[in-house]
Amino acid sequence: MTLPNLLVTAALPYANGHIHLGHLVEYIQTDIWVRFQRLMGRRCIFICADDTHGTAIMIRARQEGRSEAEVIADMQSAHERDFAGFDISFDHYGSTNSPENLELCSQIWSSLRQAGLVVEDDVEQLFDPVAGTFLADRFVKGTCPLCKTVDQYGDNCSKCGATYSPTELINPTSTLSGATPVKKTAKHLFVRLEALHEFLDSWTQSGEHLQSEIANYLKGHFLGNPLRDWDVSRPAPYFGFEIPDSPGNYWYVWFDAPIGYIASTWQWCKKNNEKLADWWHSDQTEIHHFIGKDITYFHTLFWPGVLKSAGFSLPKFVHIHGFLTVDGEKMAKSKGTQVQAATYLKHLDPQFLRYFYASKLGPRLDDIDLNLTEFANKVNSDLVGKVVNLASRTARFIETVGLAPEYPHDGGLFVSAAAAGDKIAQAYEQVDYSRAMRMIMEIADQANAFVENTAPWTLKKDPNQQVRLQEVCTIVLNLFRQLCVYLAPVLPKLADQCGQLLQSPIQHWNDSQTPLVNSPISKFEHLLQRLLPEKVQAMIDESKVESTPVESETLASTTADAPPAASQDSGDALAAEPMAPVCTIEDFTKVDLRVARIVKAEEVPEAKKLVKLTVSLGGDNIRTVFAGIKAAYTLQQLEGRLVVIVANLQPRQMKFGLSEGMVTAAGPGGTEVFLLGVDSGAVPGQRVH
RNA sequence: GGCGAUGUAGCUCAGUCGGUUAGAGCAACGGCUUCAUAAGCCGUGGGUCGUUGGUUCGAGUCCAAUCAUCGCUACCA
Repeated sequence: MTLPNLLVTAALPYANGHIHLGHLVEYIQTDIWVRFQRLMGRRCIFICADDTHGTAIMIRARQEGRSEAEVIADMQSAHERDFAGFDISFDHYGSTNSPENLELCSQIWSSLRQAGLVVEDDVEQLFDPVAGTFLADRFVKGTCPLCKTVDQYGDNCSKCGATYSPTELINPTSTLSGATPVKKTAKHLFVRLEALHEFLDSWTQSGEHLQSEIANYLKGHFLGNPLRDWDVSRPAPYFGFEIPDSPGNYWYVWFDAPIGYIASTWQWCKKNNEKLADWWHSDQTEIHHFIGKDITYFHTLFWPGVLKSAGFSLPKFVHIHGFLTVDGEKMAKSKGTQVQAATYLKHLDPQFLRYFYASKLGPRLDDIDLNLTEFANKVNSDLVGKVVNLASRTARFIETVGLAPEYPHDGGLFVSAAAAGDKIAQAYEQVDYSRAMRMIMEIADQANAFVENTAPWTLKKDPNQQVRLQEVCTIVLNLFRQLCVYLAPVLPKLADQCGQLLQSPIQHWNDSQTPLVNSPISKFEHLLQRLLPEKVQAMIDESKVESTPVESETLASTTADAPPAASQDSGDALAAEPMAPVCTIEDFTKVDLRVARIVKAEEVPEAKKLVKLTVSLGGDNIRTVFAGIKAAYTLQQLEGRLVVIVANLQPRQMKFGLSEGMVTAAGPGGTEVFLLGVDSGAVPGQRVH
C-alpha cells in the first residue's frame, strides 16, 4: 500500500507588504514539514502564491501612480527573493491574479449557484444620502430590535448578542455623516453558509481536521448560531475579478484568495504535465493547509464549505499556528522588532532562524517568542557547540585516510541514535518540532561525551593508535551525519555540507540508519559561522531606521529648515485604512472639534482599553470622556495636557459611565495610539477649523 | 464580561496509563580537558510542581474552587 500524495500550502502573503520575521514562522514551519515528508520519500508538493486583489492594492497603486499589475509584480518578485533567501522550497509560487484563478473562480461560482447557495436577489440596504455610499454594517448604529439597547452596530448587539441586519435597527444613523440612512435597493451576492451548517458542524468537530482548541472556538463562536450569509461581492471600483454573471460587481478578495491554492497547483500541473484532478479531486492526495490563527474563519468554515459545494477535496488538516512576539512583546516598527526578511538576511544566517523557530514550535497555536538573547545563546550552543563541533573535532584527523573500512564497535551509540529516528520522525509528522529538536540534541550530547572519552587528539600522537584514531573519527562522523539527517528538514544547507564533507549526499531519512564506511572525506571547512550578538543588534537598529524616517522632534519643530522627505514615508498606513468618501465643507463643519485640557485621568479597572478622562473646555465646562488609550499612555502623561476632542458628538452610555465626547488620535490601536495635540498658544475651548 | 489556554529550578521547557529521592537544556558556581569556531566533559547548588480543598493506599499527573498570566472576543462612537 502506498501512502497518499501530499499537497501542502502556506497562506498566500498579501501583495501589499514585505515579508517579515512574523510571516516567516509560517513559511519555515511549513517548509520543515514539507522537507521532512520528502526526506521520508513521500510525494509532496508545496504550493503558494501572492494574494493580489483588494482595495488596499488599488489604493497603493493609485498613490504610487502606476498600475496594479506593476505593483503586484514588484511585490511578487520581492516575496520570492525573500523566501528563496530562507530556503523555502516551494514547488510553485503563483499569483491570484492569474487566468487559472479566474477560470477556477468562475467554475466554483457556477457550482455555488447550481447548489443554490448564492443569494443574488436584490437586497434592501441602508444608504447614506449625505456620504453618497452604501453603508457596511459597522457604519450603521441604532437601537437593538430585540433588547432595545441604544447605540448598537448594524450587525449584532453587544448587550444581548443578537445578530440582525442593519435595516432591522430602530432609529438607525450613519456613523459616517450622522445622517439618517435611507433604504435603497442594490444587488449583492452572498453565499448562504447556513445551508452547510450541518456539514461544517461535523467536519469541524470530527477531531480529524483541526486542533481541538480551534474546534472549540468555532463551536462557541459560530456554530452555536445560524451562520450568517457571506458577502462575497464588492461593487466597482475594485481591483479583482469581475463576476461574470454580475457585471459591475467583483469577487471580494477573500473569495478568490483561497481558490488561489488550486489555481497555483494548476499552474504547477501545466508545467509538470500533471492532472489537476489528481491533486484536488482524488482520495490519493491529502491536502494540508498551514495558516496563522488570524485567518481561522476563512479556512475552517468558508473554505471547506466552498470546496464541499464545488466538489473538490477537503483539507485533511488545517494546521494553525500562533503569532510571533519579539522579546515578549508584539512586533513594533518603532522598536525595530518588526524585522523584514531582507534585513535579517543582510546580517544573519537564515538557518539560525529556522533552527530557533523549530526549537520553539509545537503543534498548539500558542504564540512563540523570539527572545533575542536566547536566540543567540541557543543557536550557538546547540548548532555550533554541539552539532557542528563534532565534525570540526574529528574530520581533520582523518582527512588523508578517510572512513574506516568497517563500522567499528561504538558501544551501541549509532544503533540507539538510529532507533531514536522513529520517534523523531513522529514528532516531525505531528508538527511537534520542539520535541524533535530536544531529542536530536540529546544524541549530540552523547556524541560529544564519546569524543571526550576516546580523546582522538591523544590517539593522534601515538603512532601505534592510528587505526583506533580512524575508528573513533569514523564513529563520530557517522553520528554527526545522523544528526544532519535528522536536522535536514530544518537545516538543508548543513545537510548538503555534510554530504560534501563525507562525499555522500543525504537523500533519505533512512540514511540515518546505516553507517557510512570505507569512503574518502573532503577537506574540512567551517560549516557555520557563530552568531554574534552585535549582528542581532545591527539588524534591530537597521529595522528602526527603516521605519522611522521622520523623528517626532522634527514634526514638532516649526523651525525645521527642510521639510521631511515625504517620499520616505511608507504607504502602509493609508492602505490599511482606505480614504473615506468625499465630504463637503458643510459636512466637515458638522463636526465640532475643540481644544480641551485633561484635568483628571482615572483608571477604569474593569476595562482593558479604556481610561476615564475629565476634560475642560474652559470656564466651568467640564465633561467626562472615555478613551481607548489605556495601553498607550500613563495617567500621569495625560493629566494636564491639551487634546482635541469631538465636542458635539452624541453622548454615549457605556458600561462604565456616560461618554460625552471623543478624544481624537491616530494609529492602529493598542500601544500604538497617538493623541492629537496642538502647538503652544492654543487654549481650551477654541474650535478647530 | 464571554470563549480558549497556560501556570514545574534564575530563563526556556519535558514529565506518557496517577506509583520509589520531580527531570533536561541554558545561565550560575567548582573542577577537568585543550582536538575543536573562547567549543567540550565531569560535578554542585537551586523547585513545599500558582494557591486551597477533594478523590486515592499513593497526585506535578484526576476533580472542584480560587488567584495570576496570555490569546481571541466585547467595551475604545
